[in-house]
Amino acid sequence: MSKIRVRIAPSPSGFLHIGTAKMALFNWLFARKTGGTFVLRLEDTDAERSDDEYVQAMCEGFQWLGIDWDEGPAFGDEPEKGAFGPYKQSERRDIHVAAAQKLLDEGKAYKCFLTKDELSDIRDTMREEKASTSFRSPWRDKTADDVAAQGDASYVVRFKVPEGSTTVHDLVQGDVITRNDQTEDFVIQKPNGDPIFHLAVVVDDATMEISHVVRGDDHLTNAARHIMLFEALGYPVPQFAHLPMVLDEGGKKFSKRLHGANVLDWRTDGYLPEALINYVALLGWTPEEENRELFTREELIEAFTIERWGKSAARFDLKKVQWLNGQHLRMLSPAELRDLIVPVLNEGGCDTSIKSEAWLTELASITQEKLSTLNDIVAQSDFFFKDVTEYDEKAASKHLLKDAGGAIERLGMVATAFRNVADWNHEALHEIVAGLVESTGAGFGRFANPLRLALTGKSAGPGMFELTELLGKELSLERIDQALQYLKTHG
RNA sequence: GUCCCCAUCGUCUAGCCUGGUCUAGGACACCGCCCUUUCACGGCGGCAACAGGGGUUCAAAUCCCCUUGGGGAUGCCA
Repeated sequence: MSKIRVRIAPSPSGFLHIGTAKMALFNWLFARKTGGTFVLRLEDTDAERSDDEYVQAMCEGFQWLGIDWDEGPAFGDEPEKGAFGPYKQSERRDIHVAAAQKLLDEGKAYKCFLTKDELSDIRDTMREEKASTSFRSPWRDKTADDVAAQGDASYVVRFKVPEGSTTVHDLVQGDVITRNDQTEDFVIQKPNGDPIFHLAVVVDDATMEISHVVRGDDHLTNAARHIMLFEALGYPVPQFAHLPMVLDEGGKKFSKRLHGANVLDWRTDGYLPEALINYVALLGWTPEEENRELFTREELIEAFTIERWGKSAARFDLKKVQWLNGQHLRMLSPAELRDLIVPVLNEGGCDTSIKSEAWLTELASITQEKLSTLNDIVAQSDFFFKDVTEYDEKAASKHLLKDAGGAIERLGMVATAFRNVADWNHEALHEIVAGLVESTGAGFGRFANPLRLALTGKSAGPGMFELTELLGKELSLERIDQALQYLKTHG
C-alpha cells in the first residue's frame, strides 16, 4: 500500500460537533501513528448552509483540541497548505462538473427531466406497492432525440446504477454486500449544474489521493454508491472504515442543541483538551494494553491501532469525562496548572494581579487534587481574593453556633498562638494547633472546623494549614477576629 | 414499506474471529470501610451484565437462525 492519506471533511454548517471531532480524532491519530497525511477539506457545496463564520468556529475547535492538519484551506492568518488544493469543495466545482460530464459522455449517467411532483408520485406508488427494489427513472433509457426534444427544460443528472451487487470491504464493519437494485439512480448534479455530495466526495477523495476513508457509519450505505462512482470514473477504490457515531447520555443522536455538542463548550466548562481527546478516543477504541485508560496526547498516538476499533455506538458519559479531566489535571506541574487557572480566576471575579507568581503557583499546588475541572478553582479559592461575608449555614451552626462559648474560647487560643508565631508556614501552624489539641484534650476538629469557617466561610477546601499559610498572617488573624465578633453577636 | 449496521454490569468496555482457561475481567458511577480537620486524592471491599428464543456441539458470551430493541440509508442535504 502506498502512503496513507486520510481526511476529515466536515460541512461548515455550524460549530465543531463532538461527533465530527471523534471522526477527526480517529483520522488524525491514524495519520500521526502511521506517518501519514491528515487532510482537512471543507464540504461547503451547499451554499445556503455554509458561512465563513462557521469555518472559523470549526477550525478553532480543531485547534483547541490540538488536531492539526497537514493539508487544508486557509484559516485566519494561515494560508492554504498542501499540493492537492483547493481544499474547499465549493472551489472544486469545475472538477466535479467535468466528472459528471464524463459519466454523461460515457453513458454512465443520464439527464432526468422528471419534475418533483412526478418523482414523488412515483415514490408514493412504490412504497404503497411495497416495492423491494429502488427507483429507476424513465429517462434512464431515453434516446438522444428524446432528450433533445426537451429543449432547455430543467433536468438533473442521475447516475446509472449498474447491474449486480457492490461490496464494501470495511475495516470496521467487515464485508457489507448490497444488491445494486437496492440503490436508486441517485442524482449527481443539480439543475443549476452544482454537484451533489456523492459525486463531490468521490471526486475529491480520488483526486486528493485519499487512501482510507474513515467516517461515521451513517455513511455506510452511501459507501456502496461511492464505490460504484469510483469505479465508473476509473478511480482506485480507497479503503473504508465506518466508525459508530457518538450518542448523548440518553443514547440518542447527539443533538446540535445539547450543551457539549460544541467541542468548545468543554473549554468553557474548564476541561483540558487532552482529557477530552483521551475520552473520545476511548469511545470506540480500546488500547492493546489491557485496563489502561489514561493517555496523554503523545501516548495516544503511540498506542493507537486501527485493529482495536469498535463497531457499536457509545454514549457520552459526563461523569467519566469529569474523572478523566481530574486525572489529567493532576498530571500537570504546578506552574502549568497556575497558567491555566489564572484566567479562570480573573473571569470568576478573583483579581490575580494582586498576587505574585510564586503565590499563584503555590495556590495551584494546594488545590490541584481538589479540582475536577478548571472552573472548580473559583469555589476552591475565592476566599483568598474576596472578604468572607458569610458563613456556610449548615457548617456554621454545627461548628460555631452550637457551642459558641467553646468556639470563642478555642478560636481565641488559636488567634493568640498565631499572633506570636515567628515563622508563618504550614508546618509551624500545624504544630501550634496540635499543641493546643494536646493541652486542652479537645478533638482536632474542634479547632480546625471553626478555623476553616473563620478563614474561608466554607466547610470544605484546600488543606487547612496550607491555606492558612497562603492566606498570610495578617489576613488570617483579621478573619479570626471577624469570626469572634460574629460569634459574640450571633451566639 | 424496503435495504443496511449494531446488541456483555446503569455507562464505557475486555473476552467473541481461532467454542472449554469465564463461578465473565477492568474503568466511571453507586454503596461500605480505611486514611483524614473538611472536601477531595489514595487504598481496600461490595453491588451489578452475556437482550429473548431456537439450533449446532461432549461443551456457546463465543458459531448459525429467528424475534425483540437501538441506529442508519432510502433527498434536486452533507
